[in-house]
Amino acid sequence: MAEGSGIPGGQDLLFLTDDQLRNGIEAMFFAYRGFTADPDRILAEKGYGRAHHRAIHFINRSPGTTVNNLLSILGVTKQSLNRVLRTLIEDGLVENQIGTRDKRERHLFLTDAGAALEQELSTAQRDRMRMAFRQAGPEAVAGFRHVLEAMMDSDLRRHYARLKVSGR
Amino acid sequence: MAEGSGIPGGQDLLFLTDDQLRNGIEAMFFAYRGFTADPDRILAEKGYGRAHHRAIHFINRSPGTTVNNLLSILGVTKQSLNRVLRTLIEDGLVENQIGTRDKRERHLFLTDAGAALEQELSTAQRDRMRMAFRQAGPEAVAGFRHVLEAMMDSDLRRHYARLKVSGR
DNA sequence: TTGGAATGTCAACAAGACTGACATAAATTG
DNA sequence: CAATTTATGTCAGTCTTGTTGACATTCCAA
Repeated sequence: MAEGSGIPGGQDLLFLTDDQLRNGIEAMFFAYRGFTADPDRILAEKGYGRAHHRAIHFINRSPGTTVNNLLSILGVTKQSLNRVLRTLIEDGLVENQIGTRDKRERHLFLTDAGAALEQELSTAQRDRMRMAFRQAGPEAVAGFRHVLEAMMDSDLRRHYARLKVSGR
Repeated sequence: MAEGSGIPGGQDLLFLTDDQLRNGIEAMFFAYRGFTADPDRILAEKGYGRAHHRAIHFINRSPGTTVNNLLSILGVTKQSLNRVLRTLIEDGLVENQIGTRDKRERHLFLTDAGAALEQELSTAQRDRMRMAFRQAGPEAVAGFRHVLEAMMDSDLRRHYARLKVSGR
């Protein structure tokens, strides 16, 4: 009796019970809090919030990206992103270069100070991720990634996949 | 040559490179958006937000829970939670019973209407989780959960573990 | 060349988090 | 019993981050 239930299907579907699914939902909720906790602390000290972190992260990942590209990754309105970018530019963490080919576009880059903050934030976040990965082991990490990818909306999965390739 | 790098250590630690960790970070970011997208749509229609969803979810999970217990699970201030609870009580989704043993405590329950909304929200969220779980398979799901548990802060892990046991 | 699309800015507003101060009632402790 | 602590609720004010709406500029294509 390898099967866990009497329901037909030829394979064990016990991992799809409502209990298991709700358990996964609660795991996501609690884990995301841990995921953001360390950067949040650093950001709060400097008077920034998660929105600033997100902008800094993705500008670092794609230097010279345009505002529009950032908008589609972050999924917020341009007005909301603009407020965040303005403070980062004023504070000298982000640089804003008017496009040469298309002068409507603004290309975004981190300054040295911006790169330093990015480093500080991502180090903190990676440290936690590293601990979790090490504790869980490589097979678990593969499963973790597989489930998360399947959970994304398809347009975001495209962004994710593009970044994944460009990272190596 | 099963090893992926020349770094000594007796095991393959390639899954702990900065690239892999950053990849995990971005996976969390994009997946969490998918995770909340469906409930967010339903909530917006009814004039509620994620804060209401969280309260409803955990009241449903632990009927009769006190305000204080909810506070420590949600990690917000009582003023913030109170605003949400007040609207839910006014709208007849949550009921507030003064404790019999300790009359200072308020025990929280979902009304029938509250339970109906909870059902609608959790069904939507479970549907997505089910699709992701099914696509990834049982081993991946175990890994997913393992990594997420390792990522939680210890106090939240305690809450998570208690709910996990009580769910079965 | 003119109209539409893309981009960015300003202003106003709302949700939901926060702090601080204070009130009330009940339980606990000395 | 008096004093203190605990649990809860409320008022007021602030901050971040999201939203719409209106509008200016720039580019491109019909």
